[in-house]
Amino acid sequence: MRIHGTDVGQRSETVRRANLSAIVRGLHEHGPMSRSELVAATGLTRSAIRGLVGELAGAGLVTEAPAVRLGTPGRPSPMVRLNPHGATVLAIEILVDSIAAAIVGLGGETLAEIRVDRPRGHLSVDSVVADLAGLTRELQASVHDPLIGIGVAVAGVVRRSDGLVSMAPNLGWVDVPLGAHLARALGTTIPIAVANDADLGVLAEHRRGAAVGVDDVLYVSGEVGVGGGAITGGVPLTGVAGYGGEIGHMPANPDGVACRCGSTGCWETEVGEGALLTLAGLPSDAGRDGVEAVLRDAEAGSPAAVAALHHVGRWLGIGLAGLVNLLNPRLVVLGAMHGRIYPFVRATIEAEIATRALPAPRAIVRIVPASLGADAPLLGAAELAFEPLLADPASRVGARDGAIHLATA
Amino acid sequence: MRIHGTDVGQRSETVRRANLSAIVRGLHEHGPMSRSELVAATGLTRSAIRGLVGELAGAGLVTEAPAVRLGTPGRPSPMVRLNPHGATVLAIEILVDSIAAAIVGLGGETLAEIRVDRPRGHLSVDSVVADLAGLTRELQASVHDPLIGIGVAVAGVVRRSDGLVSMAPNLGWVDVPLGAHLARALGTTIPIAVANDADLGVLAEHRRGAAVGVDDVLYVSGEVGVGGGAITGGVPLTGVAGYGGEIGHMPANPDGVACRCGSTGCWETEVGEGALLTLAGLPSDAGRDGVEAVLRDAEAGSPAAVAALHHVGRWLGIGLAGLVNLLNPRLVVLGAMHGRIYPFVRATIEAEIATRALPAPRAIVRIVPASLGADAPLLGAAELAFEPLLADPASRVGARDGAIHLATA
DNA sequence: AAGGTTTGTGATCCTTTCGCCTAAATCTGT
DNA sequence: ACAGATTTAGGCGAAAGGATCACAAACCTT
Repeated sequence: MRIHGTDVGQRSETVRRANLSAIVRGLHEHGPMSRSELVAATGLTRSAIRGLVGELAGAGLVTEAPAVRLGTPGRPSPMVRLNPHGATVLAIEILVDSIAAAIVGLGGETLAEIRVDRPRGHLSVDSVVADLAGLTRELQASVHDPLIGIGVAVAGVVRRSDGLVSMAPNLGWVDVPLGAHLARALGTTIPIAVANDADLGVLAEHRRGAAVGVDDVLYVSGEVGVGGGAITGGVPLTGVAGYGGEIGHMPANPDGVACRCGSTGCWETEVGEGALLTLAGLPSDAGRDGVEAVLRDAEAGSPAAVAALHHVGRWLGIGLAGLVNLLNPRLVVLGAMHGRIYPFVRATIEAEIATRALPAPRAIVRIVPASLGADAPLLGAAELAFEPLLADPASRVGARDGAIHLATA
Repeated sequence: MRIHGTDVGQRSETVRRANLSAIVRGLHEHGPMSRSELVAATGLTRSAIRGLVGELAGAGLVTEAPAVRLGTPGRPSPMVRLNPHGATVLAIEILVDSIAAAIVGLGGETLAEIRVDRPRGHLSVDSVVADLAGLTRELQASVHDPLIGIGVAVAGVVRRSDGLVSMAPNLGWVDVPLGAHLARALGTTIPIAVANDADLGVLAEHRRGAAVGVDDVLYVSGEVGVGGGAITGGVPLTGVAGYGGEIGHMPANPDGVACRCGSTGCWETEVGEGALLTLAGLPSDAGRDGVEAVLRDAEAGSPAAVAALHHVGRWLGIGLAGLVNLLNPRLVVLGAMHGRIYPFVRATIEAEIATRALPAPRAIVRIVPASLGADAPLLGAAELAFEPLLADPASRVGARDGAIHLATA
């Protein structure tokens, strides 16, 4: 029998691990801090902080700037900052119309990034993986820091344990073992974590964007499909296998149209890009430019464009009302297309929520557009890849100079 | 600046706290264990377990039975069990047609319980609170163990921080400070935690019922209204204020009928008790007896009853499909009326889920009826009240003989 | 230049668990 | 029945880690 919980069998070593984690995570999320600020933030003593920071510095994960005079009395405290070159991750994003790769340093600094637009349509897994391997080689030519993990954002339903893409309707993928494919193409044994793009988008907005400091966040991102991610109590809502957050395929309109997923009346069919474009009289694959056209037409007074926006806004409000009732978030972040159209549909959304959400959660929630733009899933992928290090920096401490590189083959 | 996380500023004392918590929580959730089993379960050494268990025994929280011979070689290990009289909680349940109170001992044993049926209808807060105080006095006459907390389950939307019942449509309550009312009526300063009945139902099913060992559970409980609760990653989904889990008021049918909450087409209006009864041709307030009548009629072949069940089953399936896509649970537990009708609507539910849920999460999820019956929220209220002790037994250790009693006034 | 304030440094102490040894209790095989 | 194997309890010293405390250093204010 195994007792089940977060803190089973703690020992003194665990304490050090946890304290190192608190320091590294604090610096990663809040940026550089002085040693005395670390003392205040963690509640540890100066002696303890000194020892822990010293250990991290010895491992190359942090650097200490000599001092900084800031006009207050007392001896100035040296600034501690994470060393972006002490540990890096490779972040990869696979969207319907573009792929991207970046190398991100500890602390969140992007050291190198490449994005390549691709034509929409069903893309073979092999060609995408090959292209990503090419991008990665380019990035690796300019950055030579130790790589500790790889994070992948993909617009599909992903099993976290092994990176199986169960379904990515907009890519035409079914049961693709993406994690294994990438490992082979990159010739590496570095851990690869694959996740849904919206799940990573909310992670990025939570760490670096519009939801910093907010522990209960719902993120809705309308691309070709409609993705969603949630953070509840500060913890990403993944579900048992990582499939969680698929709000685009919640039944919304029983009389609705067929969805790519095989069901009918999914929320995505009412609030997705295709719905907006079709209702506005444009081809459903007009893409981002089409959306911009709809917005211009609406400003110019086009009835079809206004009606299309109203339709999407109304269904957005209906769906959000239910999600607000279910998840009781502090903040709803609208990403991608939904962030773009938000100024145009704000009143419609709010009217529906005022009607359909319960008074109590409704009074708490705020709706804001995303602040990170198209890079959110990419940054989230980096955060995902950093997570093991943040949770246990001790695993790297002592493993000094463990510069791992991808095979150049 | 305060670093934000679960494990900030750990020290040796924290380790002891965590280890005591692991032991008490393990015994509370899994029942009595021998000392050697505790060693295996926690990964701690015998020496450590001896010291920790000894401390708990000294505080009266656990008892050690001399030994137990179990047919295996080796020196037998004494059984460690929680002492139900070492710490107790008062659990209270406020449903639409009944109120109940119980005193539950550490480990989960119910030491005393009273349930009183009440006529349905709008109930004054004062009368309910007065009746509960009476029940509590009765219970306290027979049990005199130290009381460490009070948990309250109420069929409404509850703010966790202070026990404000924002809305309980089926009780006719709006913005009732129930926690404060109860504290006054019981004349106590013991912490009172109030929560939604379905949120506590899933907690109980997770600890003692159909969802033991399952960390991603969705619970749907159809009473007069439709309540819901979820556990994700082992953690109850409360949302930022505790309002989370209100699945009964997710918009389901935009063309639907008016709901008690003020919206229209809420899921509750399609799958609640009222919907089933009305469709079957019975008065909507026929209650549990009415539901039984519908089931009897359906077995006898009544077309109206069969159609009513089919309708509820179909909408149950539609809603569950969306929730499965969103939350990716391992298990869906159907409580109260939904558990009762499950055998009759199982095929209908499964057909809708097969159509509307995404293949990946659908392949994982199982649907089962609840196993605790009507007492689930009451047991959950007890679990809620025990939570502080389970999280930090050290706070009681040393506070020996801190038998706190309610004022008898 | 003197005093106050804050922080770094280092030695020592306290807490908690681990490791090891011996004793005890039980089962198994002869 | 008795010896050996197995498993666990009990107790003592070791190890690890942070807390405490005293002192020195660096800065600001007057």
